[in-house]
Amino acid sequence: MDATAEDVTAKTDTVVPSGPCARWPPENRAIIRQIMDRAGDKWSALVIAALNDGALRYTDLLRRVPGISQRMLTLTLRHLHRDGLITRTAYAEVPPRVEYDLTPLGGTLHDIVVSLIDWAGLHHDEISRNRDRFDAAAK
Amino acid sequence: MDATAEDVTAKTDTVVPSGPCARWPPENRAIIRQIMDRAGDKWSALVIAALNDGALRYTDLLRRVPGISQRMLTLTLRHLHRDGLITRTAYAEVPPRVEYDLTPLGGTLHDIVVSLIDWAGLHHDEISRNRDRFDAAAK
DNA sequence: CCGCATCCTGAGCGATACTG
DNA sequence: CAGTATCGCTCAGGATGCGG
Repeated sequence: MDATAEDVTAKTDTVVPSGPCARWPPENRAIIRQIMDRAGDKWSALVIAALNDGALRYTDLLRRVPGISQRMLTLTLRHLHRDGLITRTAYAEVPPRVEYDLTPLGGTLHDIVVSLIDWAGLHHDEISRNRDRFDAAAK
Repeated sequence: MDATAEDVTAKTDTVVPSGPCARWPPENRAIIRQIMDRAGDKWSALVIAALNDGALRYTDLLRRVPGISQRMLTLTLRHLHRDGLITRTAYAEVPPRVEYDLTPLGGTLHDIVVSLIDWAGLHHDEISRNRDRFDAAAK
């Protein structure tokens, strides 16, 4: 991952006169790209959104995020933990118990992610109609 | 794509007692998933963000979204157009000219996407530190 | 109960070359 | 200028089984 990050930095060092990325210097573009990819990847948003009412255990998350596999939940949690967006607390009990919760930083992302999910829920019917109309017109 | 969508619908038809997706009936989950994937895919957010100050031509977008390839710009624009998030206007001139702009619906997503990009820009340094700390502690 | 390791498939994406 | 067509690859992500 580190090697690719450096490559990206080298490649995106082109002149960008304007646009949404022009606000930041070139060396930050790769990092912002990475964060965008992380925030927008298939599961992070839903996991963050699932933590809106307090800490949850691994198995609870597995249930509350429909369709996620064990593997992807584990990976997503580790990434979010690494970025400091969630905390991981393991209790030395039998059976073992691990709880995940949002950090303050994760909470700020949480709000944005929830608004995105709400947006999808609000407009999915309109978008479906648009798609049908587009596909019909394409024929 | 259609076949997989139906499969997903069938598979996600399980009971989800709570969580961020519980607000909507099961048959909408697949559609919301698709919209989330679209909104969070590698380029859509940046293309939408690039359209903040009015219509842009194909080549302008190619310049303003650093790193995007012709192929991915074409595909992204077509998807966004199909979903009714952007308009496509072709002028019968020589040389040809095509302009893309946000629809009102796209504008509502634009605001969310911009806040996400701003979030990434605001917190990238903090996240980088978190990653370094995490990686150091892992050793 | 929690979660890591392995294998495997295919969608996503980039590079390149070509058209109207 | 604004795309389309094709090739090739990387890697996300699902399935399964094992280990603490």
